[in-house]
Amino acid sequence: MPDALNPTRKRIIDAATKLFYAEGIGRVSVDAVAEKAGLTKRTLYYHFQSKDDLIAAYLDARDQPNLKQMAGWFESEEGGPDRKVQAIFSNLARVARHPKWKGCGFLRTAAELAAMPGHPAIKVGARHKANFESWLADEMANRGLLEPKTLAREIVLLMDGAFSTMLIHRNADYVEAAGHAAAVLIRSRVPPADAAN
Amino acid sequence: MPDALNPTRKRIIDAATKLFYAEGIGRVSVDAVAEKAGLTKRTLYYHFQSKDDLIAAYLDARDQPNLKQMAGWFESEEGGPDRKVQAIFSNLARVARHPKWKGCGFLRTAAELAAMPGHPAIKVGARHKANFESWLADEMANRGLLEPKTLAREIVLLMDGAFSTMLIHRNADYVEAAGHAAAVLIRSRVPPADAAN
DNA sequence: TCTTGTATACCGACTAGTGAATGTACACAA
DNA sequence: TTGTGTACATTCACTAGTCGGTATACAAGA
Repeated sequence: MPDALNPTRKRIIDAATKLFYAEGIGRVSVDAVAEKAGLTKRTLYYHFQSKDDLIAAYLDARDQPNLKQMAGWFESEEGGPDRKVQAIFSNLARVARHPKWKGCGFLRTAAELAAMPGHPAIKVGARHKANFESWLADEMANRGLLEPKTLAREIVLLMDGAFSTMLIHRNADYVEAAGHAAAVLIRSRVPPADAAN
Repeated sequence: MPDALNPTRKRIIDAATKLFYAEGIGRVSVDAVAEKAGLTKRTLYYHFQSKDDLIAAYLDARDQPNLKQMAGWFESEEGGPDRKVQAIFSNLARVARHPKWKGCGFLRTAAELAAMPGHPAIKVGARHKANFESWLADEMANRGLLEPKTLAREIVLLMDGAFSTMLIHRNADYVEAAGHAAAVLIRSRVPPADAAN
């Protein structure tokens, strides 16, 4: 049983990532992933139990890099939390304009697997989204904003809405509009200044 | 060439609607749709040029009923626009709790076809979403709210975010949270009372 | 006789997954 | 140094079935 850090396993996941994200999990055959990885399907099935297992592994491998990218955009922006969050949306709008952008891999996979709510890949996606929401809530709380959990959830809703809307309209204005709304909601949670101090 | 109101064509679309929504367009074969409609695949191909054509027809048939349902929920609720919009979200949360609920058919189809941005079904979906946004903007404007178009777009973003998030977490709390945020954004657009009148 | 609609039967390509054999690296013994 | 056992890793060839789409025939109504 090869471990999670096995280099061949990694090569397969890299190939799967490119193909699944570009074409969608249902439109990519296991043969195609194996060929992209430069090995045979039988070898792929040595490293993964099934296609479903491979799909879950593909999303699991995206979890941390994705969170790091969001956090990087947040931290790189100067200013208050409203500007920092809006910077995430602006960066998303920028990358979403690229023709290779095909939405959020987690959400698209959940949409493709909507008929199988217990699918392991959906659980991985749910955990990723929960991680992001939790990170966001912590950032909001650390900056003293009111109702940090509610606020984080609202931002998540706007962001996932931006992903979906962008996918159907292919118009990045929706992403910017979501960022603006998020900034407004954040500013509404700035605690009143205490003149006594 | 059969017309759009042809009863056989309607039977096929009804069958396609049930299957495509329940399983996803990629997981349903043309054979399965034909069988559900009680006819052969060859007959289906007499009425529709291709599976892609059938997918677009399926979404097109959902456009008006979907808008009418939203408008019905909006109109049935007593109170101001904030309460009326929140009622849409509450009704969505209610139906989304049903195990047969599988998200928004338009968004799910767009996610499945993300690799084909020009696909006719995506254009149909984009038009439907634009229709909804436009209706919402009119309702907001008719009630004298400020920035009705921006407001409508923000509500749409929250709603599509609710659809996506619900699909991955299967937790209707997200839909209610989106409804609450929408109500807050609406109230922030109530024009200041003019004491002089 | 021409048009509309339906059915049977089929095509070639592709699908996820597997059986059986082969190759390879390394440990350990002679 | 050489031989051998073993577990890991990989390949080829295959199964059994599904896919979207079509060639052909036929039946009924105008």
